[in-house]
Amino acid sequence: MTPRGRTGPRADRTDARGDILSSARELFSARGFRGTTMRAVAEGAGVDVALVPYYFGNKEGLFAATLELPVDPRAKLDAAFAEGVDGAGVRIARAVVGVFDDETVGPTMIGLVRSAMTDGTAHEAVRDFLVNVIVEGYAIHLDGPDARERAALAAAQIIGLAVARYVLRIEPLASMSVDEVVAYVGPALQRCLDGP
Amino acid sequence: MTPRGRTGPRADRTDARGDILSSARELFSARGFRGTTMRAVAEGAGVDVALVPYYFGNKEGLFAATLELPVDPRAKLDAAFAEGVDGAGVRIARAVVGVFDDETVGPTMIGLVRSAMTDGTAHEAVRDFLVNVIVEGYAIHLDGPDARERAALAAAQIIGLAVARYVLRIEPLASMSVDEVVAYVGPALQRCLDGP
DNA sequence: CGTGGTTTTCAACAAACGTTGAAAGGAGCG
DNA sequence: CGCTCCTTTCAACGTTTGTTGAAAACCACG
Repeated sequence: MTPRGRTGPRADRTDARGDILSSARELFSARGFRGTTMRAVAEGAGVDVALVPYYFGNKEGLFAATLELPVDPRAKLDAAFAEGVDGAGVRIARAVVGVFDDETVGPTMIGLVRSAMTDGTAHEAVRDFLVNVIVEGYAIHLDGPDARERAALAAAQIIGLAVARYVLRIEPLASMSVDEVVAYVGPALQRCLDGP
Repeated sequence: MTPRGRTGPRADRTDARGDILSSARELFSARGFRGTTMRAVAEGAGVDVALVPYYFGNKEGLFAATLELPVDPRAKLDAAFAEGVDGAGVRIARAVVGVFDDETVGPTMIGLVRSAMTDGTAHEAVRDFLVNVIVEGYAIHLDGPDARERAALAAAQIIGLAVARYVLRIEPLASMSVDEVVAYVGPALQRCLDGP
């Protein structure tokens, strides 16, 4: 019948699945769930559109595969509190900035934050994650009757930092060095943890 | 030819344009720009789809009309600083929470925050607005060589509060009363403004 | 009563979307 | 070689999207 183009395995690329995942991470991070099309993901990976549902089932499966966290936030949080509450603010700030500034896992984290605002399904998932993991992770290391409230306040401050510096890129916050950001955010965070 | 339904002006609704705008505000706030369809907006307003581009040109025009701020944030900011820097944190916190908790202008503000995360025209517009109006508005009331840095930090804290309480609805922050939120956020904000 | 302007609906458009089925190329094994 | 399995592409599908053009109803003015 009509002649086909070259199908079958190709020698110039060994990991099509990984390439699709990378392209999807980048696009979901930049345009959110609904703003990202499977065709754009495929084009970014240099493959045909049909290969995307072949590997990931459907668009939601691709999104879920993208959102698998490349770091364990709970472990980082416990490590920051391991040396005591004093100075935990600075250590948490450094851990957060380190993760978001990292060029391999950073885009995924930014995409997670961004998609938490726009998408419906990711909305609940990210909220539950933040409430059960982060806020609780803060609260168990704090004392006082309002530990949860102060933990939520600290979480809000982290969220504000992530949104302002990495999503909205508000100056001069976006152009500061890692050390500068830690120097500003760390003490502010510490005061949230300590309370009045 | 084929019989038409009832066209022309209708007696049961006097302000179709305003109804479309309300429906659009609600949907843009809940689902973002790309997640909102003109058909859903029209259905929410009880109008035919074609009436939306008739009044607003296209989808972007509708979005722009939606984003026209119902409050003047610069005036509120100056008012909070009018009685001096001392206690400005609490007054700013009360003003922000008051606006976002208001049932008429609150959804618009939430929609603005949410749409600031999605890429496109709204992204740049909201970022420029935050940088030029809010951060500058903070900075001119502060002293010291790092006034802009501290202002950006305060802005990040406001953003974190808005995202955590109103978009992600993180507990226990989302269920707190206005006074409780002000009592927690106000002092934290004040420490950002004062510096070390 | 006619005439023009504004508002509203219907119907249809081209484009883009996610998804599917079938075909074809390569690798491994008998 | 023949058979089978995995990978990749093509082509098409049924929807949904934003947008447009024409027709119909109401209103105001002559």
